[in-house]
Amino acid sequence: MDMLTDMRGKGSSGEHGLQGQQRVPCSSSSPSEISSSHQSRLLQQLDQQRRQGLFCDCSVLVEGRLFQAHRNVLFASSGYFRMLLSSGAQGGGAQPVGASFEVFSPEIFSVILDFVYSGRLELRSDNVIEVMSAASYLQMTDVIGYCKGFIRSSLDISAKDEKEDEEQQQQQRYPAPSSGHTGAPHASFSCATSWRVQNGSGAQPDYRHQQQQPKDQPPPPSKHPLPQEGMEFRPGKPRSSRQPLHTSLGGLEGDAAVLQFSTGTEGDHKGAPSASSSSPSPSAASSSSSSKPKADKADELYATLPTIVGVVGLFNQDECPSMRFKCPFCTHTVKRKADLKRHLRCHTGERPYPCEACGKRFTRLEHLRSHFQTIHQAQKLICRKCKRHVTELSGRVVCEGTRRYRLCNDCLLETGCDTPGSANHSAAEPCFEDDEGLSWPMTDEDELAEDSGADLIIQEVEDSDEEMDRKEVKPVIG
DNA sequence: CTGGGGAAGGGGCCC
DNA sequence: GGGGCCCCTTCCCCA
Repeated sequence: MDMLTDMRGKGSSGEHGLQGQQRVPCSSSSPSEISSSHQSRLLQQLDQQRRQGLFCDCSVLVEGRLFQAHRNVLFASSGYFRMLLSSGAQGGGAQPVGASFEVFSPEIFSVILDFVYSGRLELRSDNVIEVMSAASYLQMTDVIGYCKGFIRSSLDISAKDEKEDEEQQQQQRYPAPSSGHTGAPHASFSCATSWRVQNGSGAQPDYRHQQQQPKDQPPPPSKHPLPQEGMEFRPGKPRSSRQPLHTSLGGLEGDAAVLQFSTGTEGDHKGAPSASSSSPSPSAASSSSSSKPKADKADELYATLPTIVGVVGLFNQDECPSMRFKCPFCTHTVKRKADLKRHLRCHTGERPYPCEACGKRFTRLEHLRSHFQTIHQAQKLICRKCKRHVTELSGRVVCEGTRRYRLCNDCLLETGCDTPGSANHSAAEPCFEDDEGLSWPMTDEDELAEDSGADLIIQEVEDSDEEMDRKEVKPVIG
């Protein structure tokens, strides 16, 4: 219903074809009920008109399949169409307009169009990724939010199932007293279950609270820790320059290029944008699409993504169109698939590189290496206290927990730590000598790294939910 | 409360 | 495509 509100707010000309509809004063119902039922009826009317092809003034071509729709409705529900139709409206906009997509399949667009006209989103495990990708492309934040909620719920329930399995196994081994909490059965659904997300008040889950974004604004460009709970949420600054510039239109005035995208299933134009402008065609690069519902690993996600292609359409003659890979979860685009894979980790929360010394985990090997060298190896030849440059002779490495840093001899004397390794940890703490003859306090974490001494051991581990729970993570900051 | 510095995280790009 | 380097931004801690 926001859409209708939006349409009113935009002062749209509103050729809805609702002939005979009149405002009828009704004293028996509350204003909100009237409004709700009116909006519902209006939406039904529009949907009916769309299905009958009545008053449709916009054609959308998706991989050869034609969809009829109303310009006003598309304008009100999609940032993409808003941008597209705004530019068209300036030139008059009386004649029918059209848009062509090959970024997503007709089936996916049909799901989205049904949502636009009915408020019901048919999400399934086998289409959620593609729907989200398409919604991201079309800048429909509501749909993205629903998809995220769907994925999150899938993972929550999977995690709960796993946890329950574990608990059951533990109970079999260590039967709990019957007085304890029995654990209320939770609603569970299979990943193959089809979801219907009601856009509005209803019994279905509403995930809009997870994606509260002002209308008419693109989704935040970064850091949506999608599927996993407990990841830190760091909204990035909006970067309008990273918004994909979509162009595509027939019947629209202007010099915009027509871009076509492929889902990768059709080899003819696989990933290669065909532009009506004289822009060169970048080499095709795309992966095949086969959606999987559980996308908690960057690799998995990456492998299951629909072809993430996009072309940043450039109208500036000085610049050449460049092939970009678009993240399905945000507006970020990258030049290389490998970079996209790396980027996806910031959405999945996957941290495959744990530090052997402190257990902290990192998304990238280089970050782990940098962390280890800085924190645990005290590689910086700088006195931490006075910031002066120190050498092996003029300074010593001291340790504080698993942290190590250097102090110059003067600062060592000031702090009363004239022997390396004795600073800031009590004599009662067990220590061990490393290869450099430095004493380390022995902790559980250090025991893990004892075999390796101070050497960095790169260990790629499974980033399971269990481990995510074990490690210290910061709560999601909505 | 504020500013500075260190650590972490992410992007671009080269090898 | 992976590894790595560089750069920049953000976060966090501390004085």
